[in-house]
This record gives sequence, C-alpha cells and structure tokens, in this order.
Amino acid sequence: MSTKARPGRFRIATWNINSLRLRQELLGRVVGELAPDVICLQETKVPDELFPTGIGAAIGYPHVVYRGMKSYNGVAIFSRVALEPVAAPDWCAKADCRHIAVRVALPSGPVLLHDFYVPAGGDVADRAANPKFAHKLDFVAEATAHFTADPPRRTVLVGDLNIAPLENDVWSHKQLLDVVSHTPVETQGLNDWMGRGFVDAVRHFVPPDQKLYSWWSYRNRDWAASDRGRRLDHVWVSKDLVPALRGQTILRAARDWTQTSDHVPVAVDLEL
DNA sequence: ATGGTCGGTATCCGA
Repeated sequence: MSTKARPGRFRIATWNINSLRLRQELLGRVVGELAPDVICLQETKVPDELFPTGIGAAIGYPHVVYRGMKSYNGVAIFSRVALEPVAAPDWCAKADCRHIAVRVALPSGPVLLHDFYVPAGGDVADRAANPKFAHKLDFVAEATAHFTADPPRRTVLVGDLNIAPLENDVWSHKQLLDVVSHTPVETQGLNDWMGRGFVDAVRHFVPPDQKLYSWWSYRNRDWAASDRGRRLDHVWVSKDLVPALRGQTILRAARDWTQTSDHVPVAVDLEL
C-alpha cells in the first residue's frame, strides 16, 4: 500500500503527540510521510491562548480547531479542507479537554469527526482504590451512552483511547490482563462503545491473529528489540462507511525519530 | 520481581 494520499481518497490520521510545542517539527514530518487530509492530535499540552496558531498554515493545513489546557490533555485537528466546529460535551463533569468534534466539508458531503483522548486510568485496575481508573471507566460509559442516543452515520471517531482491546493488541495478553489498558472491564467497555455503530477500521484490514501496536513505553532501553507494544490509538468508522474503507497505515518508523512521542501516528484511507 | 523514561512551568504529577 502506498503511504501517500491519492486523489479521490480521504486520509485521516491520529497521533498522540505528547506536547505539540515540543514536537512541531515532527508534525511536519508526519505530514511528509503520510500526507493526510486531516490529522487529529491528542496530548497537545498547550492552553488555547498559547496555541501555536501559525503552524497549520505553515505545513499546509489552514483549517485548525483546538481545545487545550495547561500541562495536561488537549486535542487539536489540522485539516486541508474546511472544518465546521461541532459542540462537544464535557465528560464526567470535567472541563479537561479530552474531546473535540468537527464536520469535515468533503465534496461528497460532510463527515462528522470525533477526536478523543480517553483517560489513561492510573496504575491500579481497581475502581474503588483508584479514582483515575474510575474516571476512565466512567468516561467510556458516558461516551457509550452518548452514541446510544445518537447512532453514528458518516462518522469517524479517532484518538488515543488508552485501551488495547484484542489479545494481539498487546505484546502479552496473559501478562497484561491485570494491567490498566488491557483489563477485561476496560476491553468490554471499549467494545460496548464501539458496538454503538462503529467498526474498527484498522482491524478491518489486519486479521486478529496478527500483532499490532501503536504505543511503546519510554521506559524501555530498546523499544524495537523488546517490542512490548500496545495498540492504544484507534480509528473507528460508522458502519455506513465500511464500504468506503481503502487501507490503513501505522507509522511504526516514527517511534525511532529523535525526541519522538511514545505513540506513533495511525492513518486510515476512505474513498469518499 | 523491580524499575525503567518522558513532558510540563515542575523539584512532583501524570503518563
């Protein structure tokens, strides 16, 4: 599969950039490698008043929406085609900038696009003992309820969902069953959410017996040799868009870039 | 079994 976008195709990428200001140049490098039409970011870690507003135009993405805060979280969408902001709720009654939504003005009609940064959930997989884990489960449950009331059509949902749902979305299913990101209560929650009318667009192309990761911890001397990855970053499409799916790319090479994020970009192509 | 490494406005917390 070509890694370059082709005419008539709509390529959407998602990347947990782990500080937009620190990695502005790498964002340009992602654009050079993938040439997505739209790129969704998480963990921008920049408050709106300090957002680097010039970089969108500088890398060929004049349409930019963002929702950030100091130090933590933050999401942003850069686009080559016009975006219309869509109201996004506060989840779990927290104004913590984990979701932004837009309509993408494609010639064939608008596509609704959601960019999510689901709470990581802390270290202890116990709702009662760990408020961060409770927040994560509540966030996923609220999002599920949201899409129950409003089933998706012509919708793409992307982001760092911080859950690796399949056995081969982690380097060791057995060893990670008790580790936050792969516990049964989380994977069940994620599957319930996706079940509200979405399809896993990357797994549409890659069979479930094949290992697939988008994140490797910084705490590993040699991330590639140990390859203890997890697939935390996802692209879902509403069921009506499944016939339009054309391909997927996980830019594993980006994990080797100098001063890179611990997540790599994930892209999906649609014929729309 | 343990601890390992990042980024932010930071000498700790979140990942």
